[in-house]
Amino acid sequence: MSEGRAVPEATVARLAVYLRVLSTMCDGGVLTVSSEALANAAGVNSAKLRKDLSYLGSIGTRGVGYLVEVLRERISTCLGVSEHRAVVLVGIGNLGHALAGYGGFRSRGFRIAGLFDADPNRVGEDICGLRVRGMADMQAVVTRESVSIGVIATPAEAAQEVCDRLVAAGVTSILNFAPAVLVVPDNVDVRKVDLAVELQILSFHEQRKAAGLTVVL
Amino acid sequence: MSEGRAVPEATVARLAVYLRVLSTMCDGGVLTVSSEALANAAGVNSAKLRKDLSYLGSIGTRGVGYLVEVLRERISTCLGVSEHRAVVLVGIGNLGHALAGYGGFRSRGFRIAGLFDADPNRVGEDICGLRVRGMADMQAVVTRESVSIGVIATPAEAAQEVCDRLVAAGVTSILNFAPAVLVVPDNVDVRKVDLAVELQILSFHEQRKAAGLTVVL
DNA sequence: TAGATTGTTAATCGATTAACAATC
DNA sequence: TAGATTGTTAATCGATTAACAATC
Repeated sequence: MSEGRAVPEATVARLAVYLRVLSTMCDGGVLTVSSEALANAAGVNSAKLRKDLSYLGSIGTRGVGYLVEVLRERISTCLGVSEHRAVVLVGIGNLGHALAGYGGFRSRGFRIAGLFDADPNRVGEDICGLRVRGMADMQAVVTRESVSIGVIATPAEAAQEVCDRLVAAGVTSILNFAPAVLVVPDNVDVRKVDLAVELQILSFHEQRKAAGLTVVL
Repeated sequence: MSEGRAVPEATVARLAVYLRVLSTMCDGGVLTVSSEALANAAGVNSAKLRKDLSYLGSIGTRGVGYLVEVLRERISTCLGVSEHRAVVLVGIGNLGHALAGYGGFRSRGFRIAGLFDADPNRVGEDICGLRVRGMADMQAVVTRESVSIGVIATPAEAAQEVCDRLVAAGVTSILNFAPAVLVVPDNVDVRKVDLAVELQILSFHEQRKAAGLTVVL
C-alpha cells in the first residue's frame, strides 16, 4: 500500500488519452489548463475528468486549474511510462511493418527490443533500423532486455504458438492483433485489438441509427 | 419497437467475438455447442455468455445447448453484418496497406468501396486489386456506394481534416487509427484504436504486477 | 425419470454524472 | 470580497456474477 490507490480500469484507459493531449499542449507552450478545457480536448466531460484525476491525488489549484507540465509528469508516473519499457514484436507482415514503423512508440515510453518472424526469408531484413530475427533468438532477447510486453501481429493460425513462446520466454503482457482468442496463464495479461470487431460494433450502431430514422420518418 | 431490445454496449462487443468463434466452429463442422464450451472458446464465463445471448431472445435448447449455425445467423443479423456494409479507407501508409490487405474484411461482412490518399504520387497505385483514389473522388464514391463507415489511417495532423471530409460526404461512423481526438457532429460515431494507449494500459498493469511481487517477496 | 443445460433473477460491483462545498 | 474552478459526495446507471427454477 503506497500512494495512488486502486485506479479503476476505465480511468487508466482515459489517463493515457489525457497524457497525449497534455503532451501536445506542453509542446504548444500551454502552461495551465482547466478541467473543462482538458476534458473538451480529450472528448470527455469535465466531471469525469476531475474524478479520474482525483485518483492521482489532489494536484490542481481551485479557481485556477492544473499545471500542464506537472499533470503530464504525474500521469506518466502513474502509468509507468517513465520506465521506458521494452517490447518485442512478432510477425512482420503488413501490419507488423506498420507497427514497427510507428513513430509514437519511442515518444510514448516504449522501445522495440526485437522484431521476430517465423519465415526464414524474412530473417535478417532491416525494418526502420531494426533487424528481423528468427524465433530461436526470442528467449535470449527477452531475457537480456528484460522484455515484459509482447505484440503479436501474425496470422490467426500462428498466434497461439507465438503466444506460448512469448510466455515461456517470460513475457507477462501481450497485445494481440491476430484475430484469435489466446489462452494464457492467469498471471499473463492479454489485450486484443480486432479490426473486424471494431467495424462490427460501428455497424451495429449504424443499423440502430437507421432504425431510429425509419421510426421518425 | 421491434424484436431484440436494448442490447448493452458491452454485449455488442462480445457478440462480435462469439460470431468469430462460431464461424470457426461452423467451418469445422460442429453442429451444436453449450454455453460452457462457447464461453471457454471466447474467453468469457458462461453466465455472461448466456446473459449476452438472452438479449437475442430465447434461442437455445435446455439440456442440449445451441445450434451453431442458428446462433451464428442470429448474431449476424443482430450486428447487421448480413447487410454487407461498404467502407472507405483513407491514408495508404504502412497501416493503410495492412488494413487494405486484411482478408477478414470480406468474410466479416464488409466491402472496401474505396481507398484514398492525399498524396498525388500514391493515386493510381494498385493495392490488393483496388485503385488508390485522390480525395477529390471521395464524395462521389461515398454517395454512389452508400458508404456509411470510414476508416482513418492517416498521420495525426491530417486526421481531423479527413474526418471533416468524410462527414461532409455523408459518412456517419468512423474508425480512427490516427493518434488524434476527432471532433464530430452528434450523429456521427467515432471509435478510436490507439496502439500507444493499449500499450500504456498494459504497462500500467505490468507495474501493478511488479509492485505486487515486491510486496510478496 | 435422471442428467444436462438454458434463461432469468437478484444481489453485487464498478462507472458515470450532477451538484456543490471547499478554496484559490 | 467576488469569481472561478477544484475535489468529493451521493445518487444513478449499467455490467457482472452466482445461483437456480424451468425444461429439454
